[in-house]
Amino acid sequence: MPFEFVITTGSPDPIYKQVMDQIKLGIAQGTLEVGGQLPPVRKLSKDLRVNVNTIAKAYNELAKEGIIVSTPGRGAFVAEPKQIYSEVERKHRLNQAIDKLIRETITLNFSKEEIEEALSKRWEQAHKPQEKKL
Amino acid sequence: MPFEFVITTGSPDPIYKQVMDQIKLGIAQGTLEVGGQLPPVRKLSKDLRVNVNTIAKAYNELAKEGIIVSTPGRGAFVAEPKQIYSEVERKHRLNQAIDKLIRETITLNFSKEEIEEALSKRWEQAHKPQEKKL
Amino acid sequence: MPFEFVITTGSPDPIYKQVMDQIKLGIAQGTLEVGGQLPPVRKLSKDLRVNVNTIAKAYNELAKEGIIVSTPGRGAFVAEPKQIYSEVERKHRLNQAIDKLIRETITLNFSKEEIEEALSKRWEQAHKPQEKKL
Amino acid sequence: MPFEFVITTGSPDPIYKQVMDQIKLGIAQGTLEVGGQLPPVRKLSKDLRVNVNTIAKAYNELAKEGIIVSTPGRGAFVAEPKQIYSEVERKHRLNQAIDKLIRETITLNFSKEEIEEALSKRWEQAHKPQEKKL
DNA sequence: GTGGTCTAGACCACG
DNA sequence: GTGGTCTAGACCACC
Repeated sequence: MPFEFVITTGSPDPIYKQVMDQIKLGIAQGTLEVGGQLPPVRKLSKDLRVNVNTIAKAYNELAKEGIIVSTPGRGAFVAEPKQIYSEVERKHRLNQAIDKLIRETITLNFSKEEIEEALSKRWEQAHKPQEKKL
Repeated sequence: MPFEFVITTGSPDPIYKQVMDQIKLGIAQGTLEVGGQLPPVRKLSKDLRVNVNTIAKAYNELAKEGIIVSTPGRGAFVAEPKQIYSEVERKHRLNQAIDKLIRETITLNFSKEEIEEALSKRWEQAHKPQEKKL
Repeated sequence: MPFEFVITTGSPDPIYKQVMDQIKLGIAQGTLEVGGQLPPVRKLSKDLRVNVNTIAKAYNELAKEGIIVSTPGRGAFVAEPKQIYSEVERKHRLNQAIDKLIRETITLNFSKEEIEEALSKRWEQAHKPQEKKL
Repeated sequence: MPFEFVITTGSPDPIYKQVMDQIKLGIAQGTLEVGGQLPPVRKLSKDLRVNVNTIAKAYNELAKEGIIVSTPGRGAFVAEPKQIYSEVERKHRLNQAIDKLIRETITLNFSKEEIEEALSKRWEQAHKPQEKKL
């Protein structure tokens, strides 16, 4: 099987988004190579025990973000990385995500240094190349 | 009136959450003192031009999280800060939030340094005592 | 009724895209004002005799393109115009659309001048402000 | 071999259409002469590394549009150019295509002049006799 | 009332 | 076989 991940149902963020994020992560880690084919929607749908349309939606969104290119009849493939968002939009999105982090953790009473340290550690781990499974 | 803030229409997250966040922030910044009274739901509802139920929900959730105590007829007050999560749970939640940040921004292709810098900036901005009482 | 348009079923491009394009046009023409509310999905769904999800998809896409902002419980509204795409992406999209035009009309044997003249005429017509119906 | 072209994987439009377009273009450019023979489906299929059925479909559609004539056993040939649409139909189709261009690009906020310039450039590029035989 | 998500199942275009 | 679209109907969160 190409690559693995799990879906947490009943999570705050929707299934299709979880799928998207996992695929993005897979690409960043090199588990999914540029130009490589993604698992067919029907297969992934079965593996994750999720409706086909939900997977299709995830692929669709990823395609619109320019991260994958998917053509009917051929399959979906990891696209060449390119920047589709304007500089301000890109920074806007980063800030949005960061603000969310701050909001979510503000009541946990961590110091800025603690958060930075944790970020650093998790960052390395997320970007550490995995052994290729594809 | 104790403190002010605005609701930004056209925000991705729901109004009641914005209210919650602003109150949490107020507490973190000291604008809202421990033991101090929160504005009555009806008043806040009017000031923010938001449905009463929405404010009520926000207070309700804050009470559930132990951040405020609200007794019918008397009003809502900022609670004594107490740690409701165990040490491991606290760290776990931080890591969860950080991982989400990483997954969501991974395709924006920011360097770790850029993210740290943005985090630092947004952090200061969120925690700096507000003269303009956002 | 807020504003009107028709859906051509059995057309090469899908319904949700037709809806998107018509709304974009409405905004450009001023029929739909910035900050103004779009017809509720269920209503539009009824008016156009199209499934609710199809309309929801259109709204969803428009929201992702930053053209409208839609929040559950409140409705969908025309967003402040802003540029979310990078300069290269913006030009890329224009060129894609133009190439499609050329491809589609190449067998019709029009001269470049004829196309340019027609473009000019239709352009004026598309951007001519309509009387507001909203 | 009469003329060459490439199929770009990762394109929004289907392969068979790309083939059609390239052939139309070849005719418009004079690379393919009226009465001249098109490459046999099997050969083209091999050259482009594309399924035979896909090429067959392209030829089939072109034949339907009266652009080529293909007789089983003898091969396919570039047809005499003839105008199959009435004058009004021809203009109608042009306008349709132009309106679609306008609707699709309206939110990209290009001026009419920018679009005209881009059209001019892409037009030249499409119709300029190809030395590199795209 | 609002929009968002998910499921089920159908059909289509494409290779 | 591949992904894309549409429908029907359900449930949810939010206001």
